[in-house]
Amino acid sequence: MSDVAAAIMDAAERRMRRGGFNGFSFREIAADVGVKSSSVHYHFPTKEDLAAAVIKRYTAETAELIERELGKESNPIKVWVKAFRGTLHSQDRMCPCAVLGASSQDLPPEVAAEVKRFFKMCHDKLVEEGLPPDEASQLLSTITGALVVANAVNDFSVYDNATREFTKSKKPAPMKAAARRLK
Amino acid sequence: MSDVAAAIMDAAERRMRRGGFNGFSFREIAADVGVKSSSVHYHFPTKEDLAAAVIKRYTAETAELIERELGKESNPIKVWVKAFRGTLHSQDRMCPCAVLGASSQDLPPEVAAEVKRFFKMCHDKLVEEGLPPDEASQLLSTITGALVVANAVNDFSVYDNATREFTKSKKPAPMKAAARRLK
DNA sequence: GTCTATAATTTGATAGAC
DNA sequence: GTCTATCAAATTATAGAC
Repeated sequence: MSDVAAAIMDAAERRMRRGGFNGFSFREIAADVGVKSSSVHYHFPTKEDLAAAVIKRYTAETAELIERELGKESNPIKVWVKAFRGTLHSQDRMCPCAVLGASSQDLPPEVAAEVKRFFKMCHDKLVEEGLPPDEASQLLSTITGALVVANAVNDFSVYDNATREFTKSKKPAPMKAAARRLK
Repeated sequence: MSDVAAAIMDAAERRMRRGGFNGFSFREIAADVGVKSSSVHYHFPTKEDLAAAVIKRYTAETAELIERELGKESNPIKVWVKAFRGTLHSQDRMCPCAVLGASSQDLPPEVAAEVKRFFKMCHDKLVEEGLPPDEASQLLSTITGALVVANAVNDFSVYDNATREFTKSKKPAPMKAAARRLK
């Protein structure tokens, strides 16, 4: 992938994190990158293509981040809480899948499919780490919702308050996950 | 408020639940109601006015619903889980504040303020019902996120799975709340 | 690969008749 | 209160020169 294409995806991701699919335009992206909107269309023919590519990349990056952190911290719950917390470092760093997922019924098919894949990947990995399916759904919902509520009230400490119970490490890391990482 | 104004708000709310603030237009609302877009502007001068009025009404209706249900079910946690679940009865019934809250940084000021008020109202009531502040944040985050995730994967059973632990009634209703309702 | 130019449509909003 | 008519701007997308 060319540097320009990557820069376009970076700019699109930044704006999608704030306003979702309808929260950015080709002209804005072009201005961010320093090209013309027709050049953006050259790399990504339609808006649907661009948004889907951004979410696909985000999903892969998230999966890699999780794998990396699992090497340092044995409790998978803490890893996920911290990973989602990382999306809140600045005001325009919402998880793009939380933003798009909230209006999923209104998204172009390819984009909705990528967002769906993101959440399925998260749930699959949590189960793989040893969490029962319902517990995985609960954790995923809590950290996603904590992002939304914290964003809405513009107070990011809400995220920490909402997830505090998970990070108390009242329970050890599930056996299965620990065993898997030790090979 | 006139019948037309109410019908406009109904149509706007229905579309906002799907696509958020940028997910509807004055012309669409007008067509839904059976008037012209200039008539919509007569009742709500700007789009910001309309969206803010919709959220303000939604917040009041939610507060009333909660109060009503607390008279039937003594466990406030179950009441809130059920109330948010009710927004998922059909595909275009997301909680509008979950949708707008996810892109709160990109909303007109008045709309963002109303969404903020909604979540503060929820948290305030939960604390009033006897939940510790952190637990209130956790519950609110979980049910909000469960809506988002269920919407994104287009499988509403995710909501029930994610909130199951809350509805097990492993703990009795907080004393304070029970006492309050008994006057 | 990037540009200029433009098509075709939609948007929020206003003026003024009735 | 609702309408017709319209404006000014923005939108996604394409054609074709370089």
